[in-house]
Amino acid sequence: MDFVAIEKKWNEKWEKDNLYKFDENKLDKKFYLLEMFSYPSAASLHLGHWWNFGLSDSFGRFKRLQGYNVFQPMGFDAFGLPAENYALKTGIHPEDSTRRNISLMEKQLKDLGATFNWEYELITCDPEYYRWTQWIFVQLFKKGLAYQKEAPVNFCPKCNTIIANEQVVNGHCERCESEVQHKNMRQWFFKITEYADRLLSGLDKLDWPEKTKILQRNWIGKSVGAEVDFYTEDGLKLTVFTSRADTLFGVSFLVIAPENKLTEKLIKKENRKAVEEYIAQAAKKDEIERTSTTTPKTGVFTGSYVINPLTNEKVPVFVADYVISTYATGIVMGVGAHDERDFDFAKKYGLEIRRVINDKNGKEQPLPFTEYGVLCNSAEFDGLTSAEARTKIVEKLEKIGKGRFKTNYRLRDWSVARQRYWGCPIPIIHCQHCGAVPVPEKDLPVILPHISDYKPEGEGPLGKCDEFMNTTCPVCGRKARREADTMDTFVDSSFYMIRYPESNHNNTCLADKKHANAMLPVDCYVGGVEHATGHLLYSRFITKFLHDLGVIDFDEPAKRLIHQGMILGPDGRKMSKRNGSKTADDYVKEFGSDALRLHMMFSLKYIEGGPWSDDGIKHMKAFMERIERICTKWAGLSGKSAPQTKAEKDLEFALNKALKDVAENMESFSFNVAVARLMELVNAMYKYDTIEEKNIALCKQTMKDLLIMLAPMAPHFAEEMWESVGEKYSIHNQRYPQFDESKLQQDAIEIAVQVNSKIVVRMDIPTNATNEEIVSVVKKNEKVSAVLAGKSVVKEIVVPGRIVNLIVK
RNA sequence: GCUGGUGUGGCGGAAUGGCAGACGCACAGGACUUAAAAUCCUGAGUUCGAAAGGACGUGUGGGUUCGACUCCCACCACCAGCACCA
Repeated sequence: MDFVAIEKKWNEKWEKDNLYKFDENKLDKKFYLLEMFSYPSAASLHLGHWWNFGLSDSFGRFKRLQGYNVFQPMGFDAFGLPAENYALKTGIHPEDSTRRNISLMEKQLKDLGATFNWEYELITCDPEYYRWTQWIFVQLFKKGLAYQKEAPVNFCPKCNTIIANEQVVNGHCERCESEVQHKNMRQWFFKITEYADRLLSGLDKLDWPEKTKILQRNWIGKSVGAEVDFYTEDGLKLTVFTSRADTLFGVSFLVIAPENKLTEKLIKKENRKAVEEYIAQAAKKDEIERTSTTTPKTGVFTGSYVINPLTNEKVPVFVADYVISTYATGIVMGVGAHDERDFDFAKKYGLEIRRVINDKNGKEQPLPFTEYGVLCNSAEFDGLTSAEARTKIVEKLEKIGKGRFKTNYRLRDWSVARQRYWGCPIPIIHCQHCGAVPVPEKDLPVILPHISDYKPEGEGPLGKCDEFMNTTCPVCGRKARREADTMDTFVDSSFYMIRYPESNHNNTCLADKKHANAMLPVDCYVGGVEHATGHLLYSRFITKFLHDLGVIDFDEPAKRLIHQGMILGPDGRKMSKRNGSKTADDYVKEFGSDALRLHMMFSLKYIEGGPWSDDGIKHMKAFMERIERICTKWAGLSGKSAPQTKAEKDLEFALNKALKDVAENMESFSFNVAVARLMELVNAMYKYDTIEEKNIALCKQTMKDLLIMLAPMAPHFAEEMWESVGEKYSIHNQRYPQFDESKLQQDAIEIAVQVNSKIVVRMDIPTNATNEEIVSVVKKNEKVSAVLAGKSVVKEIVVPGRIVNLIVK
């Protein structure tokens, strides 16, 4: 069969017939399947795209066969740095290269033969799309959840922009790998921390991989504890956060971060020189050096002392760069007796350690976890568990106004401004009289101007375009300037799944509430695990926000989440141009897209991925040809059906087993097993084919069902065969057949016979035999009776259809 | 360091606590062919044995169980995430 030719033929016909059109009138059976959209790149589709889009499409096709009205939209995450960097290199405007890449990619995605609903296509750089990106910004701003503050930011000197914490990898820019600098700049943030608790609790009800939930939980990093106020002699308040208030009795020093605003006020005259030197040195260190667990902890005494509110003891205050200024209060209490870090620090600077224990080598160690809380010499707290002591201590502090219960999160607010051109403009107008004012909704979208000088110079390039920048204040009408920064592309992608169903509706709202509620959340979202603490967290946040606004009734974007594994180069490393000798296109030309798809499904686990190998791709072609031969032969059969035979029952069994298992394995994305089950069925068909007189009705039924099961995996080939065996177009509109439980019951089944759990013999036992009958038959077996000779059976264990185990003495 | 995950033939990988290695690749043998390819059939965990048959086998060591790849404990290796979060 000429696979390439039939693929072309059917792709054209399917497109002409709009075969996979989403039916807006059947929303009760809708199934929203979404594959994370991609960045429009200039390179042609690589194997990874096929792996992601092609295989999740097979899942969608399977759901279609099950009778679902599958909604599988496709679009492009079109703003972002690559287009801009490419533009700086080549002089081609980002808009032009992006548009060109999109049309190239659309064509190739169509060649996949996937069932995408192109009429709902979204492109994030279209004004009609980013109108809503801006609308969301304005709503966040109005609720106080989008705000500006001077903050230390990660600045990439090469990309010339601020980047999010999530985009910093080991202190380096995720994209260009240059070392990230830390600057204080006035920045736009989204207050995602406001939703920290709900982002955490919402995870429980989601059908998401446990791994991803853990990643998000750790990222949010909830820590329940208390704040405790320590005062200096001068009356300066230093508030610390601790999750172990029960160790307050053991505090022997306080440590403050160098960047903390209060630090300066703590430095005494005679300590000034040493402290300033220390701070200057700390400022030079990069993030890795400061936050590595292996870096020895250093600090310097400020000269100030504070009073422990519980014991009234006087303890010294140190500055140390291991304290993170942005977490909690940026001040930590040191308890040498309890914490290994504090223990080392106390040793180093000769500070008090209340109590130590000796480990098995006689070395001094801080107290183990279980002995927390034992240090107080106060009858009031004696005998309590550490948890009880914690509560009681904080309650006492609350009474005297020097402490309170407090929960902190590791999660920081989302830094969303970028000093780059190719992004969604921030819809804010800065007025000297009115401050930062949101652009009125009727004036959205704020169109990104088509400018030629988009070179980044540390400030938004839009700032150089007066036509864009100069405007009037919507509140007072005086002259004002627009915000020059654009938004992080993760803002664009944080709500696209909500926008898709509306994208071809001419509505004037982000989402028609009734329609959105019927279409969403996404039933199955497929994408890489690398987005666990980025996109997947942001989109949950924005969904919750839109829910609170009343735009939608659901508050999670996707019910079920599947991560594909990554497909690696043959050397086991990340796929690159260097190690991928052939492109997807080469394989399609040589073997056809169905063979490529089948090979990908069969040769690796979808959830785990692994190194790409093309060994066996030609056998997928052979597998299809094997199906073609048997189907062509069986389609031509005619005459009388043969009577019931064992062989016929075997074939019926094989068919129904396949129907059952293929469905189960497709549902769980175990594509490799699903294909294996089909191969078993084909093997069974060949076995049955050796019989002279066949049950023709059964042959034809088996053949048809086989092709339907194959349709999601090899859509073009299955359609071609469907036609050639004389069935009506299209196979993709058929229903996945139900399996017949009764056909899975065999008359006799082979069981293993064990004596003392050791297999002695295997024998066929009638399925309907009782346990007693089975045991009696088994005991009569020659080999079994030989082993049993002279011994008495003390116990008989019968697992029907599986095993008989005779325990003897 | 902490938190997860993974560990099964030469390879990709199967296996609701019940016959480990399904299905396939690579390999070997056979049929067809002048021959090759394709196709069809057969074999194959390792090891001892001519064979019948035996022993050992799911990272290592224990445990629970009539029975463990599967459950529990400890350890080892690799991978990923977080990386002084008080």
